[in-house]
Amino acid sequence: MHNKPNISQISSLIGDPARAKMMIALLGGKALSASELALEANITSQTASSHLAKLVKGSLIAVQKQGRHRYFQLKGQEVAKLLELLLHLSSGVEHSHVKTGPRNPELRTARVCYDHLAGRIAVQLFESVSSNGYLAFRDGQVNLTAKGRTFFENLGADLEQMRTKRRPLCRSCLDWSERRHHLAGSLGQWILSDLFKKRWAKKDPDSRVIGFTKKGLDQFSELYFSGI
Amino acid sequence: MHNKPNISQISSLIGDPARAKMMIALLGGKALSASELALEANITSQTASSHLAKLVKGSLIAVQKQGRHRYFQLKGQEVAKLLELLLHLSSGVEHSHVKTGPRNPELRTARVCYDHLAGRIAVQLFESVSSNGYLAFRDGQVNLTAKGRTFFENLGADLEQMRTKRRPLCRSCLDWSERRHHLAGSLGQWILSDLFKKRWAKKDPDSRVIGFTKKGLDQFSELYFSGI
DNA sequence: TCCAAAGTTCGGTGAAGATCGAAGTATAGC
DNA sequence: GCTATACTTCGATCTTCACCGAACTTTGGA
Repeated sequence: MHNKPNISQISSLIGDPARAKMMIALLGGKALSASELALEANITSQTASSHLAKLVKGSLIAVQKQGRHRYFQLKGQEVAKLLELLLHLSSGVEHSHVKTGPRNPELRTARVCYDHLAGRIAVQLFESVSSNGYLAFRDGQVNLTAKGRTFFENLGADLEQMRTKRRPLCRSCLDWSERRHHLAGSLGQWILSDLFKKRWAKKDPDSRVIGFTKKGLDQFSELYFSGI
Repeated sequence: MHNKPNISQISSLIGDPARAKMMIALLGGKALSASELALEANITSQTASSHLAKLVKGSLIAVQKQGRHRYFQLKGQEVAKLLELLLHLSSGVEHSHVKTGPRNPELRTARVCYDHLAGRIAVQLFESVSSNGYLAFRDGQVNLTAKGRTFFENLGADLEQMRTKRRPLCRSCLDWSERRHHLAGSLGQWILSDLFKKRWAKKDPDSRVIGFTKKGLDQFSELYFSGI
């Protein structure tokens, strides 16, 4: 295609203040959605869409589609290096390091993502039940194994009823604070509601933060993380 | 002054094609004059002047005034690093390494600079007569020593007559292909004319190239470089 | 089927800035 | 003094592009 993109083309991509803000927000390595990046740059989603298309075309960022979201991240380590160097040149040594993902540490730990659990704990959960052999993650598809079916049915999950819904039982969701997958789908929803039902945690009414009780977190870890 | 220059400001400086061409031309480390840079970028000198002012203000290049010329070079190694990285990102691995200074190798070796000798040989000459103790180079001023006066008068130079002219006897001139100094002034002029008089070299009528004869170069080296 | 949310495309506006002609300043050497 | 060269400044033009409103597409979930 563009066999010899001039260095001025690349530079002018970062040369726009809005695009620069987006790139810096992505410098943390976390994938961010289009609307989050629009918010970060203080522009409307239309403008952001145009900017993001240019950055993708210029191979500075990569996009990963997930449902109705599009998550963006920097394309490779060298782009990050370029940004670091520019930051260095900008302010002497002022590496103002980048608020990416949720600014709130509580949000990073555990939060609602639509109707399921997200954040550090959710990522840990996903990897735990995967390594336990409850989930099979292949080709972007997540499937419950026979072993996993038994496990969750013993916990009281009505898998048959979930299966009747159009919504998939298991789905992976890219976690934007951890940049790794967590579990979505009906089962993901059930796990979260089960958390509330057991009173291990409850949702903060004014935010998406999910606060675990001390005892609840212990039992949650015992239940899901013990087998690692 | 500009306490926090955004990275987009720096990037947009390189984001202009004309400025990018100039920067790349400077990547070789050699200082180039404003008009040479204008030629490199295929723009008029007015436009180049505007661009160069912006690059200087943005601390990407430094300027060194010399008579009616202004020589520019990259400001520091980090700017060069930035350009290298951009080049790398531009074309995969296409480090198209930069034609700086005279494209013609003969021009790099020896050429006319106004009325005196420039190029690799001229730089070598300057350093040779300096280390021989013929010239004293201090605070940007070049002066002929007593030893040097004897040396050149023995060669037939009429230093007294040169001193009567308004033009300084010795002056250093930044060599744009070697980025080091060579000798200008009346003495520099005399050396060149003496070269022609002795038939050690002659100027190509269609360019600024000075072509040494094989024998002439030997005798020139014997005369000026032997004491090193 | 219907709605809401995420994102894109299109069209028009407005501002930034690259470019050059013309005129002005500074320097070198006569 | 003069002339030529190197470079800058001013002014006008013209292109590019960021921005947003409005309408459209896609997806998720009831």
